[in-house]
Amino acid sequence: MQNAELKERIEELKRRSKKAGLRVTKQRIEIFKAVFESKAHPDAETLYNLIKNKVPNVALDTVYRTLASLESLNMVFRVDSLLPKARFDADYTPHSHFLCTKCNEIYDIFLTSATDVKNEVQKKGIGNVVDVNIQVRGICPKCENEKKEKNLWN
Amino acid sequence: MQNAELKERIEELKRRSKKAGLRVTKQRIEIFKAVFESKAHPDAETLYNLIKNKVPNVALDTVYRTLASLESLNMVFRVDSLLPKARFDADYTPHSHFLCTKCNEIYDIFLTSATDVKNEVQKKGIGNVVDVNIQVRGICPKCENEKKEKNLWN
DNA sequence: AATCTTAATAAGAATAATTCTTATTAAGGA
DNA sequence: TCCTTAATAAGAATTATTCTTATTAAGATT
Repeated sequence: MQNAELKERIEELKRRSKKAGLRVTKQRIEIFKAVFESKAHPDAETLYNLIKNKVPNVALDTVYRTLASLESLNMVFRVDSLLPKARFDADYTPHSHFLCTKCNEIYDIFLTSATDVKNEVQKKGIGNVVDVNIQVRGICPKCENEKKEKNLWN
Repeated sequence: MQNAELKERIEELKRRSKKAGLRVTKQRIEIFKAVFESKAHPDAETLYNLIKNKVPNVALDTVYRTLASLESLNMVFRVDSLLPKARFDADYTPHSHFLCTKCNEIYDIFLTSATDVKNEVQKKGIGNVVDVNIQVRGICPKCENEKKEKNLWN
């Protein structure tokens, strides 16, 4: 059974929707699936294009509204990127992001030191922590290699 | 001498401008000063209002362009916030941010664990790190207290 | 100090991302 | 099956930011 996790997450989406008095529509399911299945932290427009064939007359506005409601249910998360378009993630396991400043790709990274950060903030009593967010900006190995290859010809 | 640091930073701005072939205009100086003097990580419009009296006919567009050029000189930095307006900072000492999700204020915080994060990413060879960015989201003490005071009357 | 080159500016138009308005549709409870 | 109302599609509107163009003014050269 390949998509056991997706199935379970959709069940969770249904439970949370019911609890919050939100309705489960075809649009919401398809948009959630598209976020879940993409590993590229897609933006709203990308999701819109991904689901167009499954939900023919869907409006881009619906994608935005749906992402907002999925966010309020903590089923999708907005990724800090400093890029003009907001990008989204359905992975609730605590993790950080590596942003390549060359290709704008966002990679998931898992850092044990993230826990140290949370602990330090809480210990120092800076505020009531809701979540800790770490992004690392740099050049990804893929772009680094392309740069090297190019240099061979220059 | 109260503003020795500001003075020195403006000298640095002039040196870097010359090196980069950029001109030092009254607008650039005033905008830099305003970012430097504000501890609130202001957005472009706030800066525009702050300098209006000193540079009467300044255009909002100039603020945006100037922030971009100061950014290219590494004299100001864009703060990740997930808020619609970009916010800026002139503090180059490595530090992180605490964002209050209630009042949207951004506080500077200094975390020793930030170094651990950088070390971990570098050791794992995830990519060529340019900078590490940590934000903590939560409720600041001020908003936490207001909440408590309100509850007394409910 | 006067001249010259061109980067930077002001003004306002344009663009891009996101949100709002409204009439219509369809969840899902009764 | 009916009914209430949340969610949708369509397109207009809004918000933040960037672009276009004629003008101004750094600052290098004389």
